[in-house]
Amino acid sequence: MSNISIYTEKLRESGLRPTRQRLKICEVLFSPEKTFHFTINDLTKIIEDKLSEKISLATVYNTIHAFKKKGYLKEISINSDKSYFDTNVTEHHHFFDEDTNELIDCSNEDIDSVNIKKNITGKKIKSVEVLIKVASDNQNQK
Amino acid sequence: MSNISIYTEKLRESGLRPTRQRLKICEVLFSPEKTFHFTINDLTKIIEDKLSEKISLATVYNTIHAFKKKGYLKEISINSDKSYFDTNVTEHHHFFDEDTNELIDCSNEDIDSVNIKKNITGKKIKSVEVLIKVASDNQNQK
DNA sequence: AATTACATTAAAACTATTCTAAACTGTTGA
DNA sequence: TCAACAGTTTAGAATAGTTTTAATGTAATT
Repeated sequence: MSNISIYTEKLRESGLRPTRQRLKICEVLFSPEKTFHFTINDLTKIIEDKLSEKISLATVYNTIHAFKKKGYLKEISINSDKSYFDTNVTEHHHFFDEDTNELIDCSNEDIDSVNIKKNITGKKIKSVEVLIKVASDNQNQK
Repeated sequence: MSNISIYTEKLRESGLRPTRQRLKICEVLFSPEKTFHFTINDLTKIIEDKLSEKISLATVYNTIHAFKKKGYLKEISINSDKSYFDTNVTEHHHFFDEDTNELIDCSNEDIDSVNIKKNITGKKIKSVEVLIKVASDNQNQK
């Protein structure tokens, strides 16, 4: 709750004005002790339901993009119907549960570092991430 | 060109009627000696430009989904604004060039098998794929 | 307090994709 | 061979997620 001054500082440092809307979004995203995944729709719902706050959808999009650009959020691609974001911005891996469409973090310790023998000339590796798709055993193929 | 009878057979085997449209799409997708990546838009353009054929967009979508369901195509998620498909349906990895938005195949031989120490109870691993993002050295962060 | 640049907003626009319902076509079997 | 049926194609409408627009509001600076 009293994180507000921290967020205000954080925003100002990165050249973003600490508006009421941005501070609210910071609270939702960065107050929980655990990192989590969300869609814009999820976030909008949380803001409306839990905070009974009304933030315009466009503002939510603007803010999320601004935060992503500043490196406070990461975008994850698992399927293409909508964008997923992650408050865990460290390089890490994911399990994707095909039964429930749930995304589960997988820390770097849970996977031995990936050894890549090929490289693209003139290009530098920016990130290496593993996506492990899982489903229950008695599953007919999708 | 005379692959048509092969495609006809392939389609029939999987319970899909070998229509003129589907055979054309098979030709575009499965005749090239190399596998490749494409979007629905790419495919539509190829059909219109190179084959000067007019196939309804809905049919292209229907067909691609049918082919995916039958395992003739694979969907890849790199970004969420559109769907990418791959004619290489084997489990394999990708380089993604952030400068050009290009997707480059990375065979299993180019990456040592990934060792996963964690597992999700009651779930079985269906696939393990690595996405390596690359960009030119002198790149300011996106 | 006035100014200015940055933010928010509702609504319109846009893009990728799916749905609809009518017309069409491959297949089957008489 | 042809009728009948089920599967397929089609244009256009509908939908969903996201971006743009342009007007209004607000934080920071003077």
